[in-house]
Amino acid sequence: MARKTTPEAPDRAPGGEGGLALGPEFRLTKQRREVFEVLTAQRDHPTATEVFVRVKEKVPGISLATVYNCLETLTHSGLVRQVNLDRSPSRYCPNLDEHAHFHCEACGHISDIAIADPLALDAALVLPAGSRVHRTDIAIRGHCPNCTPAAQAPQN
Amino acid sequence: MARKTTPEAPDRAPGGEGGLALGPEFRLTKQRREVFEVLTAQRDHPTATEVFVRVKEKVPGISLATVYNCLETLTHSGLVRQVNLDRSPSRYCPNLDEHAHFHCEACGHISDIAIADPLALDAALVLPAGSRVHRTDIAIRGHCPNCTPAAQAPQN
DNA sequence: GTGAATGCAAAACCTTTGCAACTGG
DNA sequence: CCAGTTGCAAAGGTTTTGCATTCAC
Repeated sequence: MARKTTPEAPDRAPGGEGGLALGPEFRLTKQRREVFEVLTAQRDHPTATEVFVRVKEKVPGISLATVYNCLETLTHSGLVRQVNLDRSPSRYCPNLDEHAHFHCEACGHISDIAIADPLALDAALVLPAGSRVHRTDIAIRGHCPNCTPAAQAPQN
Repeated sequence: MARKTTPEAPDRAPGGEGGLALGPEFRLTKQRREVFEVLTAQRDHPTATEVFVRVKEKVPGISLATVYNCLETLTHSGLVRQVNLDRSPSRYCPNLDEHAHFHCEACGHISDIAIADPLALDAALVLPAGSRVHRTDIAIRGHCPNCTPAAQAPQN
């Protein structure tokens, strides 16, 4: 996950419905607004194609290329995180808090995992002396509680 | 990284040069041996194409598709780990120990990061109760010591 | 008004697949 | 011997790009 909320990221939506605060260098188009709206309305880590399908209901003329463009803009603006799990299609996540992702191998569901102790996390790694960390991505694969037979589940 | 060395993974090369212990279900072909040899000779996380180029010096007739096949076989045999960083081409790593990867944004170099304390790492995450973890992938982006000006480097 | 963003189609890119020929055990 | 593997070429799926049109500011 992002080591911290990126400093360049504008604050979140101070304004009304769907309030999207892109940087001043970015135009607020209907397409960008709807792409962002889709991501925040249902925080289920959709792929670009899934976003495309959902946005088309509001903006029928939108093209997939534009969805990719919007997602890239939002990512670079720091409003959205691109989530890459292995080589599957990228997914997008409006949760800017430092967090990991849990990918259930059984049902495919992807959920956010909070980082309880970021310092402990760094401490658990043997980073080369003198290196600087910009971002840490953590992806966990396994079975989510719904897909884990109770008998097998560890008691945690 | 892999939570642990996969149980199915055969032991590493007990025999002489290039000793490759695939499962009994896999044939030991010249191509597979050389692909594995390339990975262990220079543990620099090459892409499939880079492996292809290196193996071609020993096996001129090899095709890229075969390199992909071999890498998949080796990965499934548990002898090699596929490393995916963002959406860049997959890289391959013969280090089966539990470890993370550091990707330098300046020089592009990818290095292995040891996990000092796997338990502390799990403890730092808020995993859903009743879930089972099969694998944890950790990728760190930043500047490696060589690419970090001394003035900026934290004193760790 | 004007430069940036869109939409479309085509390309690029990494990876997988189908199939005939070959080969390791 | 013969199923598994190779090599080739072609397809696949995701993402990017070129360019004319449209639009936000």
